Amino acid sequence: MCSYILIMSRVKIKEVLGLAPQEKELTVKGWVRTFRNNQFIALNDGSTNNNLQVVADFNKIDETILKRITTGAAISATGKLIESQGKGQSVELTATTIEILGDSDAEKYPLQPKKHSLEFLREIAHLRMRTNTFGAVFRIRHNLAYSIHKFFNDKGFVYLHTPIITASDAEGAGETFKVTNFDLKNIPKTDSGEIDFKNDFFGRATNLTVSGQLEGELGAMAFGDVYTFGPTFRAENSNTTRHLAEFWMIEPEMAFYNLNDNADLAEELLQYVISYALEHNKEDIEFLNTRLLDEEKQKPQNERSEMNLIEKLKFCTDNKFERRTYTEAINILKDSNHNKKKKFQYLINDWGTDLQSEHERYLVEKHFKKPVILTDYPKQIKSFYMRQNDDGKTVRAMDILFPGIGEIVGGSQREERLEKLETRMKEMNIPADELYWYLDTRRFGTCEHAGFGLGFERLVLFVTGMTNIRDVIPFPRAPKTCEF
RNA sequence: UCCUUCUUAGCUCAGCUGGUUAGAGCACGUGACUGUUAAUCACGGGGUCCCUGGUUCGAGCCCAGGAGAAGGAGCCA
Repeated sequence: MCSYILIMSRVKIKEVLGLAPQEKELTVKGWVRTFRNNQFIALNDGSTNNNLQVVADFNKIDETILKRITTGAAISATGKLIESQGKGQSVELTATTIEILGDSDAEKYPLQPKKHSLEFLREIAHLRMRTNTFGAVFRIRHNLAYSIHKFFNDKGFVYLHTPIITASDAEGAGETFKVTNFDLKNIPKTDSGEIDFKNDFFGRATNLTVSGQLEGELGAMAFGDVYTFGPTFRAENSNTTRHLAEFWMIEPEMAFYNLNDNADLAEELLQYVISYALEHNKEDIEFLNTRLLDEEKQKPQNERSEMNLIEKLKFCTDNKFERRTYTEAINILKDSNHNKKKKFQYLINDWGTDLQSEHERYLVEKHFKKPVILTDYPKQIKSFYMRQNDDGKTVRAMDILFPGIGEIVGGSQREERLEKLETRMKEMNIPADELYWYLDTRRFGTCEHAGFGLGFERLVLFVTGMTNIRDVIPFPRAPKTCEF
């Protein structure tokens, strides 16, 4: 009974804005964005980026209440929804009662009714979600996460929870954060002076996961199609706009898939989730689109982008991604005028070296002007588990490169042949005995399979048009950054 | 970790060749106005010029070291 009254007593602003003017009184609750002219409250409750205009009659409402309607204050307003008597909105709420739920000292509240820099808002990440920009970003982030689960669920994938704490650092995907419950001031040592992990919580050295892939492969060998979607940790000292120490990653792993099937799935997934956001976050994306256009006006003509955010997203969902091999990419780059005029900082000379980000950007942003899937990289620059091609030089790897983001997906067809895998592990000094459980999949019912990792924040970057990855995760973790 | 740039009011920034009491817009406070759209108008308060040391008669400005931030590079998702 109680919850019924609660539902009746408060309507979310997203819903109110869709209602027709009516006699019945409504109650809304939210936070004050601005209070103009001692009578117009722009009220936001987070359900939508749009504010509801609450009109307070300053002749009828107590002056002590009016004084407390400040930017950031939480209020409850009750009154009739009427056709707006001013321009700028279709309906407004004429408040008969206004209750202050939580005061906000205007002199101390950092958010002002004005434009703030993203750098400043990053410093107050606990409050920045109350702004239009971050409200839009995090509602989009939510729908992207939801649509990823929906995509895989509809296809019959099993959502597998791979461990956060692992004992293997075998993949070599990066520096790890150590996990221990040792007293750091008094770490037990063995007779030979080494750290005595036998006495640690797990009885061995452990760290936070850098990837759920190896465990994902075990699941694929049971369920056929699985995916993970969880946090990942890398202790790299990376200070860039596209790296985090804690980030979320989606890692599907499919039995009986070859590399082409893998690329098909990745492309379908990306197009699906972008379309989903375009449909379900229409207003938020339009807001960010306008924001970016305003920002572009500050730039000189030649630095402005050819497509706006919405055009870029639609272009991505409506066109097939370009698929090329690493070797073809090298040839394109080698023959490019850019290379001949020596405009690359790193000139393209030999086959076999990894592409620099300037090369990837050239391919995606200048040459093809669309997402590019590069496959069949030299084996010496890729991981041990990737399937070796018959040429003896390349592996069945794939990277998906996005404009402005770079590598958004990295994946491969996995080496399913035990002997080939063991040989490669020996060459790359990967301890096979520690990974006996991984190799067991090749011993018992091995089969062709493939998978990839999709960086969730990089996807959110692309869809929101933001440029710094620290602005698309609520509370970013990066070197020297662990506030909140 | 490397390279470049930056750090002045709550925020965004200006500050001349090193020269007296460091400025603007916005925000905030007070008052006026009352159908506003980041309301408007008037008045007002507000400074560890990032820190430490040095050069100088004199440093926000020059020099050295340090801290933090932004962008780029590497590592990668």
